[in-house]
Amino acid sequence: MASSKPRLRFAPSPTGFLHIGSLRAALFGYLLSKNLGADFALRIEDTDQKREVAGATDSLVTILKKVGIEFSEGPHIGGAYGPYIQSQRQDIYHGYSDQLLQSGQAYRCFCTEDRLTAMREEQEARHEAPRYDKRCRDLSQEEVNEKIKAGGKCVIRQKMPLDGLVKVYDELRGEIVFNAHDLDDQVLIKSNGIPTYQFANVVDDHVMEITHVTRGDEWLGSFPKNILLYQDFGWTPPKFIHMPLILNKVGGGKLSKRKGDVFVEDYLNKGYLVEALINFCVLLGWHPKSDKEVWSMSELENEFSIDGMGASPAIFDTEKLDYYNSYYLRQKSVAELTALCLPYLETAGCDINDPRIPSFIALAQDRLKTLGDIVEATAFLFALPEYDQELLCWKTLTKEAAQENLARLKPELEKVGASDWNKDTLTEKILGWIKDSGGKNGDYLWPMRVALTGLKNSPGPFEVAAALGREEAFRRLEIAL
RNA sequence: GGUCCCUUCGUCUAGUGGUUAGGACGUCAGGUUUUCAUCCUGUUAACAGGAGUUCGAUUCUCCUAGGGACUACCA
Repeated sequence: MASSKPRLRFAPSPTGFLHIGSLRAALFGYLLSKNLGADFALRIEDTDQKREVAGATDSLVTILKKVGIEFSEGPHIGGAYGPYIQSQRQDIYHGYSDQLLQSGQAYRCFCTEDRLTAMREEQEARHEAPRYDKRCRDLSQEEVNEKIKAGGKCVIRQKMPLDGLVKVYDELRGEIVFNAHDLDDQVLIKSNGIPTYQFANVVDDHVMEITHVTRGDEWLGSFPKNILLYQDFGWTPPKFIHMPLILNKVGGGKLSKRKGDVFVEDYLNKGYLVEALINFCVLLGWHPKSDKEVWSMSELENEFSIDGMGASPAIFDTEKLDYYNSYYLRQKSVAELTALCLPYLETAGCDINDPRIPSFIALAQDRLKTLGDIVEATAFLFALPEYDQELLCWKTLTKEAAQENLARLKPELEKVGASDWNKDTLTEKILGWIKDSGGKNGDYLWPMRVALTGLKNSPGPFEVAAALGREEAFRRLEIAL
């Protein structure tokens, strides 16, 4: 089974939607695996049944696929290192925890939750670091047997060294030194027999022959304990890359639900494009060798490398995401954009069988921030909004003059037949006429545009006229007159 | 409280023992045969503070400050 290939994994908990932070973890793992020519496995860490959400694994796979992150192994496709769901690997963990118990590097702890809670409170009251007091650490085998016989529930704890230094190495930060004295005898196996993340994660990474662990910065504190576990087993640890956290823009702290949208699904639903999300997220903590700012997934697959990764946390500021999104929106063909916009128009109650929709979309294309904006951006095309007559007046133009100008414009528009009713012809004819008659563009074009759109700001009069169609354009002109 | 991590324009970041400290978003201004948007051009703005090492520190070291994470039989 031994592979010479580097191996990476993405190991989420199935607790619901895909968090932006998880997306970035998955993305960096995926891109790094491409860069290293590595296998990339999906592993589901469902060791906390309290937090588990039904169907979360399937939706995780679906959304990751949607954003372009694919795996070479996982619960959905199998692989040589399965099963890929931790709840199906209980035997493996128990084998290893037994080994630790026998070698004396772990011990059974029978302390009740009440005692633990009370102990912690006392420690906090004394401004001490809350830590397990190691009461069960040196129980004799007889004592242990007795307690088990008496029906005592127990957890298995990792035995930390009592003193000395624990040196660990993070690929992004270099060596980090901890005092063994500060390390808690953490729980490896819970009293229900299920391993904690700290144990299952280390065992699986080893058994699955993971060579590079990418995980969030929040694990830095347990890093020495993880390394100690590798040492207890005599295993060579993989390389660790602790990615900096993504922070809230307002109020600070780790990107959290309470402070705004944090799920990939939220952004997709609002009409952010996958391309924009990926491009934006990858630049949070990674920088290419050049100053190129626009990156497609396939370009990233070729260019991404650990050299460009930083260690400082980044604030999640969607202003730049908006920029990327409108940029990618503008790159779409009208047909593509129309297909993307249709669901939004439909839920807004627009007639999606209207044949003019692609031309409506085209008019709105370069003023969209998200796909969801399409509804508002095209509303005036589906139905003429009510507007104040004063709006028809351009600068110093009086109401009467505006009306007169429109009246003079109308016969000129009428000269353009249905077959020539397009933006270019209209532009050419009307602009030519205004010039020949010695008028000013604004005096005619502004009232015309307002008559057609009912809006202070909108696309130009000729493109709107063309998009609306000849009949509707005249209908709106009559209303203005 | 303890441990650990981080610190360059408002934001994401590049960068070097000697640079006009670069790019992008944003801002502001101007232009693009009417408005808005797009587009173009320009503008704005940063090395957290202190000490040390050095001929010279934004860059190396230490301290302080600020921010962040962890401190569960959650991950």
